[in-house]
Amino acid sequence: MPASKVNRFRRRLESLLPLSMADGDLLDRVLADPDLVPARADLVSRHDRKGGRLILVDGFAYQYRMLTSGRRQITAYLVPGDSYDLDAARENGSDHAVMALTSVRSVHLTTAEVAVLSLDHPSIAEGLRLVGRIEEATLREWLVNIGGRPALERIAHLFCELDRRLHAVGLVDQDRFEMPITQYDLADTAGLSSVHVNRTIQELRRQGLIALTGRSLTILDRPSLQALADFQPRYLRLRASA
Amino acid sequence: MPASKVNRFRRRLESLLPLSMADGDLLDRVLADPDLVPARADLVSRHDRKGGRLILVDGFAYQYRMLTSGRRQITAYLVPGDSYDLDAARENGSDHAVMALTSVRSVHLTTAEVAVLSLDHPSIAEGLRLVGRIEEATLREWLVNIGGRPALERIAHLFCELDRRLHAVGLVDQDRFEMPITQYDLADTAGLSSVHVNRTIQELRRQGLIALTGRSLTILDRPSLQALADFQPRYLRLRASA
DNA sequence: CGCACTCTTGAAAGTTGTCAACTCTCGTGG
DNA sequence: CCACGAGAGTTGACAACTTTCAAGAGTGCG
Repeated sequence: MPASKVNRFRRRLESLLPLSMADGDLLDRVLADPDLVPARADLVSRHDRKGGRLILVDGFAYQYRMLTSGRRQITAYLVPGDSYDLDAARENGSDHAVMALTSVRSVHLTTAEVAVLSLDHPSIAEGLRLVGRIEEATLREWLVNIGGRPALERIAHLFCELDRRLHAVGLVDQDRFEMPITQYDLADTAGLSSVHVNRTIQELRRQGLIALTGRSLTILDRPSLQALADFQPRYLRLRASA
Repeated sequence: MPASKVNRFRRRLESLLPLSMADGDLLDRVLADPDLVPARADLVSRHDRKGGRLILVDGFAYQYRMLTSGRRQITAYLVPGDSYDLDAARENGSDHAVMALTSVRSVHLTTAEVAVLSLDHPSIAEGLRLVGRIEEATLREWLVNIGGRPALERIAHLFCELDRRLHAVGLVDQDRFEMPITQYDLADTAGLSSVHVNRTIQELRRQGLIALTGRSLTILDRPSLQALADFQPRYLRLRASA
């Protein structure tokens, strides 16, 4: 943990609204000592005595739901700087779970801790509400994506979204970012089979839009990829989006 | 407008939390004089100088999004007693629209009016937050439905949800309710073609689960239909659900 | 080195979409 | 009162998309 380590959650909130120095310092303190959680661990039910509220400092996670058919549907990704269920307005019925995709560093908060944070710091409270609204808009966007677009566009849209979200927290370097999401995960995200995801990715490669090797995705032609996906990033409410 | 006409929005909120007599009376007053809007009219952009916030008194509407491909994706239905965007925490980026499915009676409110309502009446504010959380849970449920279930289960799930929601506001009579949603609408809801929706409905009929003639849907075998759809109504947070 | 996981590929089957036509219902106008 | 026309539902044949099954290749870690 280098001293220069940025606080991505603070960075995330500051990309949405201005925070006072005091607010920022507080966030730095809250995130000073995250838990280390291994890949494939259940992030929420594992800590649900604390209410399941968390901030992801490092690593990837996803929110999902198991169907009785055995199918898994991923309903959201959490990337560094994202939070889960911090909007105090929510009373989580826990009809879904959150799992670490990679090993993860995360801060787990109780409902009471979030409440105190919000009461004393209106800007932070406002930021958490904003984050909640963005999550909801993203959920709607995924519904439109899965319901309305064929496989190629669907996967392309997902990559466009990850690109912009990771870019916003400084995790995109030269159109290239680490994406530790397997094709099986992508399949359960997009409502496709993993075989078809594989073929779809190959088609994206063949069209010269992306390069994907191991865990590293490179956007080779962002304009074309975004055009193919009909990607309009407004829903992410980024300040300076490309 | 008979004197016995129930206020379905009040009924909806009271199904979620207790309201004082004063709160209830206020809601009756707010809803006393709804606008009449014809079918196929745009409910939100038409009134968007008022911020697009509304309460549906009578009739059906839907929230949707047009893709550049020309496809329409419906992302939510509004039934009598439902509201749209009343949760004051939201700042609607209006990346979607709301259209009347039938002729509709609706009350349109400004952001300021909602704010006053909420400030003076904490229970109502809490109710609006709850409604917002339920809408979000429903959105997630639709994502799981479309992403994870084949056509037959998908349509069945949609019917199960409509049944319970309409039941909650007193619009189900003897397992039968009016459902003015065309097969074209269902197609754009479920991410299917209208032809396939038609064949799927015929299969549901063949299995003896539903009867659907004109605008009237009868649930012939609710347990089997819910089992087929893997329908778990918890997300709707109904008091007394069957 | 070997196991576990992931990625890739081929062939066949299943699901869903497209196209086109026909029927039905219902409200309007003649 | 009946004809007409628009919107909605239905059907068949075919095409396209996507899944399933099965097997092999690549990769990284203990």
